[in-house]
Amino acid sequence: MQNQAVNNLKARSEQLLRQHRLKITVPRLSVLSVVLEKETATSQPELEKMLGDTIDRVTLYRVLNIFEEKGILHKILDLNGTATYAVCSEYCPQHPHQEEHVHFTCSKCNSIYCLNDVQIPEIDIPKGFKIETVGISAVGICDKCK
Amino acid sequence: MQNQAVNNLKARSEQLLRQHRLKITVPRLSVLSVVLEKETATSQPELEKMLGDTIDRVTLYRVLNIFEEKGILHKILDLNGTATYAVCSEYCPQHPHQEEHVHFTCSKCNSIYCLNDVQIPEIDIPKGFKIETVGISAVGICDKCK
DNA sequence: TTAAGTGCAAAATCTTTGCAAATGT
DNA sequence: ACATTTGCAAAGATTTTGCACTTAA
Repeated sequence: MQNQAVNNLKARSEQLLRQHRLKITVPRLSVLSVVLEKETATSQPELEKMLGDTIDRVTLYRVLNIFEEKGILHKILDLNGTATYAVCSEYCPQHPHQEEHVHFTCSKCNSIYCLNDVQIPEIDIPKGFKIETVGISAVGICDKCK
Repeated sequence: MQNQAVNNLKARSEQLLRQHRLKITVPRLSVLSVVLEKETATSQPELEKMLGDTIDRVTLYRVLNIFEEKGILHKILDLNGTATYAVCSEYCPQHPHQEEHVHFTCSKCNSIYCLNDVQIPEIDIPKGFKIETVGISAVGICDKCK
């Protein structure tokens, strides 16, 4: 039921914070509660709207930054360059951590999905270039919009 | 010789503007002259530095926007989300035009290369998703930095 | 001549910084 | 008790808007 779900969310959030040796604070828990319960990545403006007055805008910046540094969330830039955030899959190394998976952006609803299961193909790069990481961003229509 | 090169650049710029039914103006030519002669994408701040006082910052915004709309330049976000611009390959459709090629960002010098010759592989996307375009962004060390 | 483009001033946003007060451990 | 984290105020940066002047065609 509802209450159980909320508890799980809170427990999971606290666990994440503890795992990364961060203090458990109200703003951090609020951010995690939003990001954890969504299937798609959450943009910073969206977070601001959802959390409203309960959290200062500056604090949000700081919380997101530290979550990214610690490898709790990863930042994805949407088509407009707006930062969006999604939970890192397990064992995401600390910053800098490129997300080695495909991002799918729906051109209708703008949602960004992290497709962890899609295989990233090999890319042949010319001559002198040496690849460290590859990011793939697909744009199209998502499940829900069609 | 130098002069010939500059003339070619100017001729090419004017041709581009004419092709897209844009008036040939000083600011537009300056922007094109910078972007056309570079092998890598040029960031907006870089353009500001290079063009300095010769062009108003607001004009630069407007020139870049219209170039993007018309399909003369395409916008690539670098690792920090800063807009960078590169010439579109021939017959780039008008906006919105995803760049169907691989971008390579050098993590040392931050240069962005458009690798027009690299084949974009097929990606299998789950169930309900329908792909329109795929963008690939490789990060590593470029030719010149190693 | 006149529609399009530019420059300037100013507003609106977005992001960062410094510091005192509050909070978690 | 003490180091961290937060909120607020304020600075800095980026982006947009409005409008009168200039320019290309």
